[in-house]
Amino acid sequence: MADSQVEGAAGVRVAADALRDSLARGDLAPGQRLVEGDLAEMYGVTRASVRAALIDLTGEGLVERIPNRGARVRVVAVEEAVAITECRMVLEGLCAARAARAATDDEIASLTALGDQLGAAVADGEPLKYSDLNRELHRRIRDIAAQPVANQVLDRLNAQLVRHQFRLALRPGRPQVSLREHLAIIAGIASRDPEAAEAAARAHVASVIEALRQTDTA
Amino acid sequence: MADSQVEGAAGVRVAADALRDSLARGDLAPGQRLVEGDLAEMYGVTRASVRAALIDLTGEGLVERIPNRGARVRVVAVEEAVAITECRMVLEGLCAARAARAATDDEIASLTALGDQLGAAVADGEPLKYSDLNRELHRRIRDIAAQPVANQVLDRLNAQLVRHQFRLALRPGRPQVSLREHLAIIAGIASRDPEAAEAAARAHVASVIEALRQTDTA
DNA sequence: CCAGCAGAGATTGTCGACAATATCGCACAC
DNA sequence: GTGTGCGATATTGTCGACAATCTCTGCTGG
Repeated sequence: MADSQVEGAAGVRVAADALRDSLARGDLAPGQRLVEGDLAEMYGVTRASVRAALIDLTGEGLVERIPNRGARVRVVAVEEAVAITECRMVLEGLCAARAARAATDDEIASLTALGDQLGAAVADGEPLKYSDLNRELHRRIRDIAAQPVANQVLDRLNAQLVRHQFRLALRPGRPQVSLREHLAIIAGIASRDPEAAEAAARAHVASVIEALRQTDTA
Repeated sequence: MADSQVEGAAGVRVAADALRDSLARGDLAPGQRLVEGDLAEMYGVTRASVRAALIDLTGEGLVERIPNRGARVRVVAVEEAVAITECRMVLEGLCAARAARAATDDEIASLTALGDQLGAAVADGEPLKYSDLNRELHRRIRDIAAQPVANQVLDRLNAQLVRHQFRLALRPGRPQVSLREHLAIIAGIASRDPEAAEAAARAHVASVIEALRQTDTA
């Protein structure tokens, strides 16, 4: 979505990318005020550029803008994170089903290999590597599904969850549960069974919702 | 999403609302160029306001903006309309399932009454009234589902489909098919059967996809 | 006759300054 | 001591002008 190759300054792009990065990395605390003037000086662009970038990010649901009162980092309550993940559930289900229909032999082989790597990462107790492979798997499935609209919506939704995903990643025992679910999704796609793939994907995200709810009290 | 109560001028709001209206009513042809200066003069606001509004609408997927080359009304090909509707399918399914869980007796009675009205509209051959009731039904279900994220995403997706929905509404024989599907959704919710409601909602939107594909050649 | 190039016009991107609005602290009245 | 109104400050919204970029037209050369 965000074009990458930039040669000229393109103030608004600089500001938007910098902000997006800061948000994705969690450098900015949720609820923190985003003062146009400060950001402009910080990133070396004009206020107009920062302004445009903020409007842009507001559209992506990353920042909240109140008229005449400025912008702040949008804070997503656990409750809303659950709602977002519910939507992810059905959309990832859609992608899994489509992937089961569209996958080539090569792609299935690649997914299966990825599943093996996932298993190895869990066995070796490498949660960080597992997390990376996890993302890779989801991305791969969505690529195979070739559903640009669903992909775009999922990107938007995921971007709003960075903070919660972070908290989720370090829950002990989670990888073991997650692994089984992931393998089920891969199996569904590999056997070209759209309904099984969709059901597995939904079951997986449903378990994420359950875990999310538990972080509420934890 | 768009705040409604406005008293002052608030240039950007004026511009954004005016543009949104024009797009929703189909006054602007798809692909038409949107020149900032012209729009500014047309709506009596400054170019900066128009600019902000255009960035806003770009985020909503209504306008396409190419750096240094300006904005134009986004044209959604039938192919993309199908992709959008696929996403609608699973999201409306989610809402229907949630509605089946959450509906109160009063809400079910209200839905049933709406179903009767729909049947009457078809029997009387009033496609316009049917279309209105149709929208009302979908809105009502989403209200009951109380899933703000899904609602927001659906609003965005629907806004991108105005042109295609228009073409779809006047297909002869469509109301008869559509009515049965709608009644099935209502029945699923009324019997508080989430799976039936979801299946019915998905079947309904799936038939919309089918109809959409046929307009491609028609 | 067609390809390539240069210039003019149009349009977007950027900038700095000004106006409008909200927030906060303080004095004052009760 | 508490609540209310006023003024100072900070921040956003708006404006007009300038710079950068793109598009289109017409000309030149092969």
